Amino acid sequence: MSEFNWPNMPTKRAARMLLGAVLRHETPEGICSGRIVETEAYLRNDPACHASRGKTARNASMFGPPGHAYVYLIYGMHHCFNVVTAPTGIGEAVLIRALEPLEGIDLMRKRRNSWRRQSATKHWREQELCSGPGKLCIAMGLDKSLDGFSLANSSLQLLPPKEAPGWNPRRLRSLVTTTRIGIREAADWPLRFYLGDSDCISVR
DNA sequence: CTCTGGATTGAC
DNA sequence: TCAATCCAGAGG
Repeated sequence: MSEFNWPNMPTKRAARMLLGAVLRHETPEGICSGRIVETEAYLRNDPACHASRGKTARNASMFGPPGHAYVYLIYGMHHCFNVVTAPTGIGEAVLIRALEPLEGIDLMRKRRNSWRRQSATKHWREQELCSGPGKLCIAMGLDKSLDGFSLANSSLQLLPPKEAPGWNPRRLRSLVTTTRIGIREAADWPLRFYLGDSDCISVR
């Protein structure tokens, strides 16, 4: 995570720099990892940001040290995973919206299947295992127990693009900037970023 | 306390 | 188009 100097990096730029980075999670079930291909920035003074109305029990980790996780439950059933960015005391973060699976693809399929109510197993194409913020949390085994967790020196790791195997920096030429998904306020702010050459994006 | 709605997903 | 399913946050 050495490449990321969170306190000195504006969150909007951090959201772009996270494209190509690899998120890796070790659990007793096994190891899963994936390359980040879609992000959204959530800023101070941003009405769509959970932290915009001050510190509360839910968003406390957003105000904590950068380089940690902010994980919360949405719609009563899905988790969303964020990387905390701004210095301690300022509530900003980057939502991770999609990954390209790298390690533990069978475990991802198993988790996606066991999460479903239906008994019949479905065969997931690799591209759809982590193509959304809720999906990637299921596939990677991420939940609220990781809220506030450090992304360095732990079972949860974030490898910068340069340190991640198989990264081709030319992919950044396909970078697309759009408005964020699923929010009502500040709906026209261009704070969503994705690699247009990826087939794992949540929404085109 | 009660009530409302959400940074989603997948089935209908 | 809509239900599933929980809980933070707001209001009384």
